[in-house]
Amino acid sequence: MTLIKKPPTIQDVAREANVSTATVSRALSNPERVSELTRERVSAAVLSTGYTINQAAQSLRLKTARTIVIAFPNIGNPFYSNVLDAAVHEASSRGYCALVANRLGDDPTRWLRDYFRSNRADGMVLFDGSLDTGQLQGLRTPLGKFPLVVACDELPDNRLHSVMIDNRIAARDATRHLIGLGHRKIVHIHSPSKNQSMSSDRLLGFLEAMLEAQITVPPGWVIDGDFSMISGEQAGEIFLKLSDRPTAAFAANDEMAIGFLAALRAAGVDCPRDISVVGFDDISVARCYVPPLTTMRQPREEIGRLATKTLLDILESDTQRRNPMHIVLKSDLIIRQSTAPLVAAPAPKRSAINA
Amino acid sequence: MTLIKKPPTIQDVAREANVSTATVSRALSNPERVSELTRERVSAAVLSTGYTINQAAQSLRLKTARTIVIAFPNIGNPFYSNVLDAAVHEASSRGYCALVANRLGDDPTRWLRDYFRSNRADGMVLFDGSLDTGQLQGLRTPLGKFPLVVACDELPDNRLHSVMIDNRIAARDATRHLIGLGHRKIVHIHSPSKNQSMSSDRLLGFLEAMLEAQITVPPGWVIDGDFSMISGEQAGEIFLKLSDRPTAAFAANDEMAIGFLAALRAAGVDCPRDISVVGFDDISVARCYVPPLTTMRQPREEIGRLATKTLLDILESDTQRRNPMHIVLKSDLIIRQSTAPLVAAPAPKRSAINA
DNA sequence: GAAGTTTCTGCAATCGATTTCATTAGTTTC
DNA sequence: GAAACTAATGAAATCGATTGCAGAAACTTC
Repeated sequence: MTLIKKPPTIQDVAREANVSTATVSRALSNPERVSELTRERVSAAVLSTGYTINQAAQSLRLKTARTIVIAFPNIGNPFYSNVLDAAVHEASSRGYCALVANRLGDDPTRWLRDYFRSNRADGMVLFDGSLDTGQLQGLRTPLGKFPLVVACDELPDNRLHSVMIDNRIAARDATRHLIGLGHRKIVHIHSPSKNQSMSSDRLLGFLEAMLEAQITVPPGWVIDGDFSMISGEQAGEIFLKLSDRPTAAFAANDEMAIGFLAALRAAGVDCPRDISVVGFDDISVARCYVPPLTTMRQPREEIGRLATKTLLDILESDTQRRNPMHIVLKSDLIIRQSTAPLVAAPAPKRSAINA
Repeated sequence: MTLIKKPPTIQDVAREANVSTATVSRALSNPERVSELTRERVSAAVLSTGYTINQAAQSLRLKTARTIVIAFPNIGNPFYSNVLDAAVHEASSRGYCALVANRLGDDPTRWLRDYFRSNRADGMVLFDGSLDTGQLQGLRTPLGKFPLVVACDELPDNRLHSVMIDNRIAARDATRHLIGLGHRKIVHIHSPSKNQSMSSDRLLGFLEAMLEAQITVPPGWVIDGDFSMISGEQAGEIFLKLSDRPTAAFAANDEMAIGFLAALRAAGVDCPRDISVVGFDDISVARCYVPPLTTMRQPREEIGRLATKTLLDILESDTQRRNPMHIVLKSDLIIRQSTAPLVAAPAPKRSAINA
C-alpha cells in the first residue's frame, strides 16, 4: 500500500524525453545549447515526472553548494534578527540557501570547523568578531579560498573583507551629543570582550569625546555589561550606588540602555528629568519606549544585505580578488526624548524639565 | 606561488594510512569494525592530511543531508528570533545544520519547492501556519516522507505533527484577567490572516471570554493589525477615535501592545490609569517596558527546542510514525503593571491609580 | 561534389563516500 | 587434522548530475 516512490532523477527525465542525461542537463542549465524541439520535450518530461535536481549530486560534481553560512554571536538579540532577515533575503533572492550558525558556548570555532571545507557551504558572513584571529587563520590557510566577510564587527585582521560602521566615531558623536546638552558627568555602559573591536571602539569613542571636552573619567564611570537587557539593569543598580551621581549615560546598545532605564525608574529616577540616556543600534522598540530613546542608529538591514551581497559577488566572480574590501557605512544619531539639556543647578528632584 | 591545494579526500587518507577507502570509511563511522591498529593508523592519517568529510558526497550516497529547514513568516520579529535561537541550538547540538527560510512576499511556497526533495534537507520545522493546506499537500504527497513539524501555529490540517500552545485558551484567560479587574469595555488588537489559526484562535478566545461575561462586542472593538509595532500604533489611533472609549485592550502580541501604548501615551492617555493592556508572548522587552507589560507568556525557547527535537526524533527513528503528534505547551499569564483594576466611576483624568 | 564549418547529441568518466560481496587469515571444535 | 567458524580487509559498484570528447547530421563555401 504505502508504495514509497523514489524521487525522480535526471535518468527518469531522460528516459521520458527519449534523450540522454547529458542532453537533459544541458537543456536545464544551458537551454541555448539544445534544439528547440529537444528543449520542449525535456521541459515536458520534467513536468510529467516531477523532477527536481538532487542538490547533493550537483554539489559533488560542481564543488559548489550555492549555500552560505551566516554566523552570529547571539541570534536571540533582536538587533541581529533584523540583520539576519536582510541577509537571508539577499541570499535567497540570488538563489542561495542560508545556513545559520549561532555561537556555541565553549568552542566558538567548532561550527566553523564543521562548515569549512565540507562542501556544505561556499562562504561565510560572520557577524561575530570575537573569534581569535589565530584560530581563524588556522582555518583559512589550509583551505585557500573559503571567502569570509566580517560584518558589524571588525576583527583585528584587516586582510578580511568587512562591512560595518565606524564604531569609534559613532560612539564619539553620541557622547558629544550628551556633552553638547551640558552634561559632564557621563557614564558609559560597556560590554568588554577580548578580540571584539566593536565594544572597545565604542569605549574608545566615548573616552575620546570626554577627553576633548577635558572631562576626567573616573573608573566608576565605565560600567560593564554584556549587551543583554538584564546586564543593563545590573548596570543600573551599580549606577545608583555611585557617589556624586552622573547626569547622563551612553550605553553600548539599546537593550542595555532599556534595562538601565528600567532599573533607574524602579528607583524613582526619571528620564529625562534626572538622567539623559543615549543608546546604540536603534532597535525597533527604541522609538516606542518610554521615553522614546535617543540612539545611534546602525543601518542594520543595510549591513546584512551588503555583507551578503559582498560575499556573493566574490563567490560569483571567478577572478579571486586580491585586496580585501572594507565598506564603512554611515550611522545616524536619532534624537528622541531620553536626552535633555542639563538643568543649570541640579536641584535635588523637584519638577520635570520638559513640559 | 598561490598553490591552491585541493582539499584532502578519503582517498588521500587511505593512501597515507596504507589501507583502502572502505577501511577508512569504516574506521570513521564504525570504529568497532576495524582492528585497533588500523583505527590508530587512520586517525593519524586523518590528522596529518587534515581531512574533513565531503558533505555533498556523503549526502548523495546516504540520501540524507543532516540538515533541516527552519521556516518563518518573519524572522525580523524578536519573538521568532528567540525561537530560532533555541531551534538552532537543538539542531546543532545533535549534529544537524539549520537552513533558515523566511517567507518571501508573493509566493510563500517558492522556497518550500526549492527545498523539498532536493536532498538539501531532511525535514522542516515550519513556524508559519499561513500556508495554504492545498499547496502543502501538493508538495507533501508526491514526496512520501519529508517530515514536517508545525510550530507556534496550527494548520487546519491535523495530519501534521505540531508543537504549540492553545491559543484560544490563552487568549480567553488573558481576557478573563481584564474582566476580573472589572473591565467590560475591552478592545482586541487582532491580526487577521487567512489560513492562520493562531490569530483567529486568539480572537476566538477573546470573544469566548466576553461572551461568558455577557458582554456584547461591537465591531469597533476588534481592531486589525499585522503583528508589527507600527500596526499597534495605528490601532492606537483608531482606538482614540472610538466613542465611549474602552478601558482595556488585549493585543494579539507584545509588539502591537507596545505600539498601541506608545500611540496612547502620545495622546496623553496613561497606562494603567486610563487603560489596562495585556500583550501576548512576553518578549524580552515586556518586562522592562514602561509600564512593565502584563502579557501571556509563550514558552518560546521550549517551542523552538521541542519542535526541532520532535523533527529530529522522527528523522532518526527508522519506523515511520503513523499518527501525528500534537504537543500542547502551557502558557502563563505574567501580571505586571500595565493592567489595573477599573476605578469605579471613571472620573475624567485626575490622579494615578497605583502609587 | 569535396572540404570545411556549425549544430546537436550521446558515451563514458568523474566528483567523494559508502557498502555489498568476496577473500584471507586466524581461531575454535570435534 | 579437517570442518566450521569469526574477524579484518579490499575490490568494485553505487548514489545523481555534469562535461570533455567524439560522432553524426546539416549546412556553407569554393
